[in-house]
Amino acid sequence: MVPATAEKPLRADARRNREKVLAAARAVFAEQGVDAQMDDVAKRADVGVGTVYRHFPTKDALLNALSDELFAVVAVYTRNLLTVDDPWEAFTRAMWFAAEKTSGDRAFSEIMSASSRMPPRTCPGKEDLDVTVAELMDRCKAAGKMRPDAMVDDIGLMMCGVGSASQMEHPVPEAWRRHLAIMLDGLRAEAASSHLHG
Amino acid sequence: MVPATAEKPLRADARRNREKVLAAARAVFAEQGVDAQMDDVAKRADVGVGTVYRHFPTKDALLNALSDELFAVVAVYTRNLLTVDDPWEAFTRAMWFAAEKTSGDRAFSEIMSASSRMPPRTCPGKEDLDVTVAELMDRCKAAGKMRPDAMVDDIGLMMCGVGSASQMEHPVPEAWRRHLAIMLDGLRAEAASSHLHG
Amino acid sequence: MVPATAEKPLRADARRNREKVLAAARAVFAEQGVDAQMDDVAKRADVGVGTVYRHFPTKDALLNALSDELFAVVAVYTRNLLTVDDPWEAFTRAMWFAAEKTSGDRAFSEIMSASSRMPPRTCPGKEDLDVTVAELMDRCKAAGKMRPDAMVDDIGLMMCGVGSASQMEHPVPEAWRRHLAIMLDGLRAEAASSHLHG
Amino acid sequence: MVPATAEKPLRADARRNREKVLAAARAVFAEQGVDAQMDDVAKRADVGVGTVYRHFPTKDALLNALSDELFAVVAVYTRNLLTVDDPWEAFTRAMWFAAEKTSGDRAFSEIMSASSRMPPRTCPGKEDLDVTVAELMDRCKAAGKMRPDAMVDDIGLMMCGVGSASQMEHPVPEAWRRHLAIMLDGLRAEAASSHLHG
DNA sequence: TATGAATGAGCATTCATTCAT
DNA sequence: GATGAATGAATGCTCATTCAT
Repeated sequence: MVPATAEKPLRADARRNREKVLAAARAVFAEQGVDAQMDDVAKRADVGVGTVYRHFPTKDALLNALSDELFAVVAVYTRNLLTVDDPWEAFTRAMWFAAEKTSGDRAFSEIMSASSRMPPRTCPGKEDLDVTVAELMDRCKAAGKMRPDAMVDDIGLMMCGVGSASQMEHPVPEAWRRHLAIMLDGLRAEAASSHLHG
Repeated sequence: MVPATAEKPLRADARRNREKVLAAARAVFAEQGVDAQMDDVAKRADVGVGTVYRHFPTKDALLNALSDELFAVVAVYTRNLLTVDDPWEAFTRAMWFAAEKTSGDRAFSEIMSASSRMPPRTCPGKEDLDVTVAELMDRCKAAGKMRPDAMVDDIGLMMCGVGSASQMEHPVPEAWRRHLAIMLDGLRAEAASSHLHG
Repeated sequence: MVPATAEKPLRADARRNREKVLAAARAVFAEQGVDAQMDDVAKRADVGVGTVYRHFPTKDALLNALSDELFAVVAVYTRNLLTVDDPWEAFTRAMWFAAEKTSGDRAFSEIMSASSRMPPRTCPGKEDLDVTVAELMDRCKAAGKMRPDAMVDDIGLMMCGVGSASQMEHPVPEAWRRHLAIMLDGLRAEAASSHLHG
Repeated sequence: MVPATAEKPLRADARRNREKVLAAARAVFAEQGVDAQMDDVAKRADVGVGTVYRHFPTKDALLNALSDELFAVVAVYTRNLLTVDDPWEAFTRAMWFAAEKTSGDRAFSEIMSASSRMPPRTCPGKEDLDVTVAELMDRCKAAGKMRPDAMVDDIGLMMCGVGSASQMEHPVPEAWRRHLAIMLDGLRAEAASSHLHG
């Protein structure tokens, strides 16, 4: 009996192809941004374009799968941080992990920035991540480590910003680390010089 | 006495059209990003495409003119802030002004993010701005208001990040203000929890 | 009393402009062929495009004026050759003159080749030239110097061919001279190895 | 045994389409010259433009393919003439064949005339043809049938001239035959009235 | 009348998506 | 299912011609 998931299980080779396509897409879109071509994804995956389209009906679907996957990975990692005692350490480790995954991925921040122009899309990883991050933030606030006016949604902004900025030229390599460090310092309870807008 | 610039003055109507094109381009690219079409710019400016191309030989040239202009505006505003006594106030007012101009401009952060993939382009406004911002930062540091490890280039990152993030959905309107406020707090001398990377 | 030509006499400066435009067009089209741009003609003539269009309502009209002029020059030169005693010498001198004018003029043979696709156009110079050349050829034939089956129209072909071929690469500079020499030899009475087709 | 060419063999339908495109391009460019549009080629071939571009990446590439093909056809035909005993007959049959292929092809002579303005392009057919024609010419000269000062390159000039001139109006249909006949007569040993220039 | 800015149809080329093999 | 050839709407840019200054 097959597992009762909605999706029918793929044949072994089909699943393999799906993974090859995803991996290729990850690489290609990370390098070239959302304007990369489907043909290039196919070439990188060493399959025909038709195969790409068999697994992902449109380019948007593929892009979405990619960001879903990224959210899922970060969500899992972050969920595990719930076991870390020090709330601030747990929170920052989540941020560094997310930023590490995001920086250098040209497509990801492009997609995030475009989110306000897209029909809103549910993505389990994102939802899960938001819940977990909210929990981590609450713990930080409770411990007096984080400014109480910070919101989960602010984190999305920050990560989007880091991703986008990581594409810029900067004399220091991996300068996104500086960017993130500054923002994390700005989130500390002691840092709050006034109440956040809105 | 008029400044002896190299460019010959445009005919009155030509200058008017040039302004119309610039304004239209500003609006169209801000709304739709760099992928907006030249035809749309022309339509918005209520001129033929040919007119757009007469003033700006390529789409890139138009985009460059737009960002040059933005830099110039910010540079002028910022330069005037050198007369403000309180260095931190001067610096933050510059940042709020820049972010105000940048947020909501889809194309601008797209261009900035792409800067590492473009042939580097001199832009007087940017250079001037960098000099002025460096000066403002030095004053802040000298007054013990800003973390000493902050660099001018970090500001570019931050502004790019704000611009890009300002496109995201957020329950609070103009949430970029929250984003910026957090970053400015992170730049304060007291905020520095460790030395910045690199 | 003004001469009773159809055209109203141009004001002195207008005539001067017309000449400037013609000279510029001659140079530009000779160099770049019929695809050269009207703007380039205007720039070379140091007038605005509008002025070019005032004198020649369309690009085709300008091109036609150019070829008319060429025909006229050649026609005049050729007509003067009617006084030369030796018919073959008269004929060949006409050919060399025409080829000299034609070779190196990219546009001219392009126009000639296109003649079958254009509405036929009367051109006094061409008609005059044809008459004179026919006369020169008849004399040659009467003197037994030219093959009797040669026709005036063949000469047009030959000149067009020379002009076109003169644009090709060839190890010998001005190789069109070789081309023409061969053709002239082929026109001699002794050369005819069989009767020409048609 | 199939020849081991570098290109992987095309799928049957792709090859068929490639041929359709080439045939259509041949017709369209022959009729309308190099300024004919890619869309018209596609329409004539009854395929989408994309298909034309799949097989030929640019218009120039298509044009080149066309002239390469023409050279190849003529080269093969000419090479076979090496077995003909009478050298003059062999040579003239080659010329008539080449002119037959060339005349009426508007694009071909346009391309040839433009050759001095193009980056020189190797074309196996052309090189092969030149070698064979040189051989045929040498035999003619050795047999005292051709003027010794004729060069292979002169033949290119002549063919270009024939092609170009064949587009002109002329009372006799296929008047290029007259043009060619005259030139061939001019190449005969007996015709040489003086040494060719250069 | 001269100027050159404005116009916009026209054209080469690209790329997401479809579909015959 | 996989393949990659075919499709054609979309897009940046050109240039003959017009017309406001």
